[in-house]
Amino acid sequence: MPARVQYLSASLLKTLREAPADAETLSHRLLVRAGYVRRSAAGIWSWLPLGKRVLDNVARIVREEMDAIGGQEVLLPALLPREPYEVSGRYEEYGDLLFRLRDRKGGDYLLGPTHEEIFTQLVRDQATSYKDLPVILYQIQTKYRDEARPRSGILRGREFQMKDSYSFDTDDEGLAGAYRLHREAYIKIFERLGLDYRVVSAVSGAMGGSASEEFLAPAAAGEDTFASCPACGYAANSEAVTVTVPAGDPAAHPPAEELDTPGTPTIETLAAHLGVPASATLKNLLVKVDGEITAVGVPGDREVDLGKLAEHLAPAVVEVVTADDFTGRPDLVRGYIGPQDLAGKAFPYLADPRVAPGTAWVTGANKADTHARNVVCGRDFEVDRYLDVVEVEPGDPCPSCGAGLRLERGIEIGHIFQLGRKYADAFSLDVLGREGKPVRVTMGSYGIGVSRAVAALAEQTADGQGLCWPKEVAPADVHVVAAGKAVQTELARDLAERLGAAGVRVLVDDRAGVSPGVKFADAELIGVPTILIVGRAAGDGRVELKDRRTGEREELPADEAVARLTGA
RNA sequence: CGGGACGUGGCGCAGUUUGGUAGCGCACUUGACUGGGGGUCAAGGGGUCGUGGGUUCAAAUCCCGCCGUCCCGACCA
Repeated sequence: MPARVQYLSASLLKTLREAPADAETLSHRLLVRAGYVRRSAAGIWSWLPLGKRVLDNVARIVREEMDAIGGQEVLLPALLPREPYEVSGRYEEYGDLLFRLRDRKGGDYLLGPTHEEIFTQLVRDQATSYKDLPVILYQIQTKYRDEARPRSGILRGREFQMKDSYSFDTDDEGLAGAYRLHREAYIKIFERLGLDYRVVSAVSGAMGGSASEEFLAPAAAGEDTFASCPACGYAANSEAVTVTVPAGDPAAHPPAEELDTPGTPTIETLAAHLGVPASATLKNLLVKVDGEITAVGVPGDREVDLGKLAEHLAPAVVEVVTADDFTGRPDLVRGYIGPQDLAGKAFPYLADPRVAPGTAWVTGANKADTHARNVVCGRDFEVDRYLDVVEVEPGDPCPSCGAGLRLERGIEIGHIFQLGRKYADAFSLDVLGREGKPVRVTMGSYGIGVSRAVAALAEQTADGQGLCWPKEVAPADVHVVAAGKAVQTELARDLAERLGAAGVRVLVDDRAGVSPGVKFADAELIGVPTILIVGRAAGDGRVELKDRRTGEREELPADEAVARLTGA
């Protein structure tokens, strides 16, 4: 346990007037300037005394709430053998994201990016009967990911602190229960941390499994975009927003007709030529899926997200077509491609859900300088497969109530997953069931970015003066400032000791020869919730209390200040 | 991985165009003064100019290679 009273005159702390030139995000600048962290290498950070305290406070809260749902804390190695990740396929899948290393005998090792494999093995070795389950295991540990681009200070590091937990159950209800427990625990944790956060639906991605939600802390520096509905409360990661468009009546539209549209190979030129909005046109992007020319139809005002497309079609390889692909294909008229009535079908047709049956479009007529209008989905062309491949935009309809969605940026501070049996299958994780037969175990995995939460808090709570920590995570409860004179320093130290003895965590700025202005500015930069100033009224035994957040200050007798701060 | 920028004391920067004694502010040390909002004066300490090679009488400066760092994008429980 750290000393209750920390004397600045005797500590390593050094604040910087200027932030490093390469620090751009708010939390990065302030945490460095206030002396909480220091960069060692790209995405690799040292935690200095103040930062370590905040990090520990976050970890403590996480630990308490994990224990409260019956989680059992363990600590697995961060240095891991290759073999388990070979079994799960992630040794390949993770690619360059893995820190790989070799021991003196030439054996392959890696630094753990996440621990599903190791926990699965652990439970396989330890649990033999259904009576051993359910179980929730967790650890707070350093993780390693060789990010292509570490950035934003400790928001995205290559080495970072994470709480990861794993649930093991014999049936789906059990898994749902463990998931619910985690969800509730996470809500308590983020409430206690004093973070503003949202729970949003997420895509499962490479983790596999079904249900998955993210906890996002809204912040300008956030790297995730999420959509929320002001009307019904729906919220989802922008990648997970689904689009539903009601089918219309194909017969309600006049027959399709061709239009002479010279020199209009792009949506812009076409929309301008016809005087229709881009959203009324149907854009048909050609890609190669495993080498086969495939068209993707989206409204003309939308962009196809190739990454999303590739994700949907994985493991197929998706490539953009090049000029060469058009040679020998007179049926593919560049700039005038349409999905309708292609004898023998020139290509498979994928489309965004907005291209719903019964909707009418202006689109290419598969002839140079010619488009067609009133081309109706389900009448004039068919969609082979619907995929959500366009970026969500503000105002898009909420999938649950239809109102316009809002888009915001957020920092991913937690993610909960119902993994199901992916890893249990890979490792043959069974326990004996009631009937004496093996039952395959089902798993969940749940993460909280502990060090990232520190940055998210800094990001959300800082103001023009500096950091401004919520009570439970602050590196101290009270920051005592001795304005300078010997009597003031003496009284400040005395008060700090009295507070410390009563269990209050105190930082006391008793540095000699430092002007009051510097001390005030440092106190605000460091961001402890309450500042106790021992200044010009010290001779009369009076001090000032200042609230860091509101800036409100009050002069009162020193004894009264101590009584108030100790709750006596 | 693609695009861009940068590397000069702990931090922020100038000097590079046009090669010629490495500078400024902050921070640091000592002394005096000052003492409620990032003080004053005086005297100091600290830098293989990222790194390796080349050109040259002479390289922070010019040329080539490498390393590192940051930003945008791609990527990403």
